[in-house]
Amino acid sequence: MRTPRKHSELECFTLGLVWQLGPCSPYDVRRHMQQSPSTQWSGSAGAIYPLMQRLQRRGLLVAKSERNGKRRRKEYTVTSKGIAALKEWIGPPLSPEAVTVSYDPLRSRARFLGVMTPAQRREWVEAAAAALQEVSRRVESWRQTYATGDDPFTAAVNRHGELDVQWRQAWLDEVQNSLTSIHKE
Amino acid sequence: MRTPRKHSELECFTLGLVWQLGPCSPYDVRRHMQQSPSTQWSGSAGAIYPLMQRLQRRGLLVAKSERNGKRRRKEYTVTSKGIAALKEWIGPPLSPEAVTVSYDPLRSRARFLGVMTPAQRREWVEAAAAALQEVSRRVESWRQTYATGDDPFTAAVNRHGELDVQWRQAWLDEVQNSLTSIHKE
DNA sequence: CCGCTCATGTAACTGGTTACATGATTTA
DNA sequence: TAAATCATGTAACCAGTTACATGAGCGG
Repeated sequence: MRTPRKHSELECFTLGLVWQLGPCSPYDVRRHMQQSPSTQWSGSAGAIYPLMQRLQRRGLLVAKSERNGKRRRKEYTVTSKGIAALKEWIGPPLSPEAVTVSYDPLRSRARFLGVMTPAQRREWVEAAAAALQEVSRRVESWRQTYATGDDPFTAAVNRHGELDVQWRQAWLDEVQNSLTSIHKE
Repeated sequence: MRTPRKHSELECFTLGLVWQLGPCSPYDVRRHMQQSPSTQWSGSAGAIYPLMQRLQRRGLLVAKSERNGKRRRKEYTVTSKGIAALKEWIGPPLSPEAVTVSYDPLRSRARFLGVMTPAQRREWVEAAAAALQEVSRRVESWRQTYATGDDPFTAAVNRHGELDVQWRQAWLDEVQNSLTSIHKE
């Protein structure tokens, strides 16, 4: 008896995107990922094209090649088996890798600020604050292109992005304060 | 002229850990990662042992094999070149992959809640809230084992974990409210 | 006509995962 | 003494990255 196949985070996320966008091409998926304010999904061709072929082989997607004039276009659609896989990924139950603190590259770096000189630490915090400003702008422009109102869950994701930036800014402020409190070195 | 070698996130994080823990073995690094409340770094043997050998070949770590009785122990130490690499990774300038919203597997899943029935959505939100409770407990026990006071940056990381869970709980509450507002389906 | 974007892919590489192997030491 | 943990690794696999190739359509 075959144990049910496991799919990667990227695979399941892609599955979800195809479901959400409706029939779409790997190119559409890639563009969507690249425009997102998250660097998590690079959307590189070498990742997405083979991935969607894999999902097709597993019966989670079906492809239909069209041809407007001489331009070919391959559209994938989620099958009912694909829907089931998507639901299983979302949970409940939540898979262990979903039960975690979120991954923040700024936190990873802040952990080792002790290796820097006090001046460098202050510079780093400033740079990090600027980076969050930049992210904030990206989230905002993303929110505008994908005008909420579509569905409440897209709105929830946008809201998550907003809150995420705000919270991390507040955290950075705390870090900055803890720096000045030891500023006599 | 060789362009300066790039290192992966895991490589740099490991470098930082070795710097922070002082001379230590791959086993120590693995244990540290596995006990962390984050699932980001699995700390699998097949990842860490070759990785630290790589860092040694690149001159960022030096190894010293000891032998207490019959038990062998290999200890790595960060070189000055390793310190430089660590500082470069931390920044500034922050590398592009650090300038991003944080990665939250709950957000990734919430995006596609539209595929579920209203009842399933409510179950999911409950499960997610429970998951965050679980994470909160893990963060707390982590905080206790790595008693802050060591350095302010460890404290900052612990604080980040605390805030992270709180913020996401607040976000989940919002999601839940947006569900009930459409509960007539 | 040149360059840009659209669009689909492949090839080579490599970092990380899972699983296994080995042996010493501690604990029930 | 059997099982669990400490401790070090290797081998096979595979997903994702970078870089390249190809060709259609479009704007200046």
